Amino acid sequence: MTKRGRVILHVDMNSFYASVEAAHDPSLKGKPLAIAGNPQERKGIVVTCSYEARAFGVKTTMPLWEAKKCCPQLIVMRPNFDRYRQASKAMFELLRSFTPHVEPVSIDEGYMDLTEILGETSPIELIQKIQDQILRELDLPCSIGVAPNKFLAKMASDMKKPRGITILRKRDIPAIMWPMPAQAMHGVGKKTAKKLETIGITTISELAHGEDLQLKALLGINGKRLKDRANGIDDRKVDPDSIYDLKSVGHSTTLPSDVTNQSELIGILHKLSEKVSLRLKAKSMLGYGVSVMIRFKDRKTITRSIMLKSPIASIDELHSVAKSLFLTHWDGTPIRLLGVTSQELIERNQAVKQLDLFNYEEDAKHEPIDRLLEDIEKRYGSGKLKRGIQMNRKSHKSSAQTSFSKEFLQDHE
DNA sequence: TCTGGGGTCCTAGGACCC
DNA sequence: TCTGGGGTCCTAGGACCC
Repeated sequence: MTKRGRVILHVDMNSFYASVEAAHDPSLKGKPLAIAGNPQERKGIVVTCSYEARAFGVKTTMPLWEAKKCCPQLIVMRPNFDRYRQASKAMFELLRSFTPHVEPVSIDEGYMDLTEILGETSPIELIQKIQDQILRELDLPCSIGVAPNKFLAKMASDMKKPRGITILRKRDIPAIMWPMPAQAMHGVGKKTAKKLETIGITTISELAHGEDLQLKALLGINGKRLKDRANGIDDRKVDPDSIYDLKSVGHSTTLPSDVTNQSELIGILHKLSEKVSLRLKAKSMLGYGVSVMIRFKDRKTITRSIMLKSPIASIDELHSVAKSLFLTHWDGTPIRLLGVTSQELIERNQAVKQLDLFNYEEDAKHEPIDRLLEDIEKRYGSGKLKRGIQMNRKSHKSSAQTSFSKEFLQDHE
């Protein structure tokens, strides 16, 4: 008897934010609903919309004014992220009641590996049960893809929306997946599709039969990977622990209008640093890397980052580094968006162990914050940077006595 | 009347070391 | 009397996804 391959599910919630709102307020059901930011704050784009709204041509990332042009009766709501996180948690708990082999990939989708719990039985009844239970208990619709690996399961869940169940077997690939445009593949976006076109590849079939060397020259190692996927090859495991190795934590904000005032910008960096710090601390993590994102008036965006000798997580440290990076690279022109990200993360207890390996005496001589500012100084040399660093030192010291936000405002007038 | 915010992974070039 | 080659670290940016 031949052993059956894996049975992998991709569970994809349908228009998740909109569905959560409709579950919370059933009077919204059946109506064209969009979740969007505030246009007054230049955040007026559609984040998610109901299928009723999609029928009018409303799409994700569409500016709100355009969405209303498509659908004048569109109901618009601001996002309630806490509500979505709560619904997401309930959804994954429900999935885990079937098997521990559940890997969340985002707030509204995840993979399951049913191979073990199924044995030789057919998956369809169980899958139907999962879908029904999510709908009955949480009042939320989802589409489920079933396949021998993650990639095919993901492709399958996309094929019937909303509320579909799609089984994609290896032998179905030529008839079902190959005729699709290359860009329909998860992992092939606009740019890659355009590149593929230059070597005459427009369908998944053509990608599946592409020339190895040509694909490598065009896309690097991604070329081989995409060709494998097009042939239905994907060995990635379903990893329930993947959510625990977080790589970065960041916050960014588009400003209601462009800002040129330095103290105001530094105040915004402080707020962002505070959010990042709170989340790092909630996860008991520290970061070696800090990066600042700056989007200018013309939407040109740059990032500037630095690696520190010791990891940090406090507001003051994050803010100091972010401020130094910012002041070093900002040319004084109007700014549309600012972001602060902590990366190269490490767990707090691990960080303590690492510190023990270094010379303790030497470390104790310096305040951590002074040391990391020295890092920046060394990296960029003196010159125009010097001013930023000295301002940092000053604001750091004074922040010990009075409120930090008042201090930097004074320091940077 | 334009175009959010949260991430991951990959590439490329320079510095530096052996 | 002319400049190897591999490896690693760091930084910046791009592509993609939800």
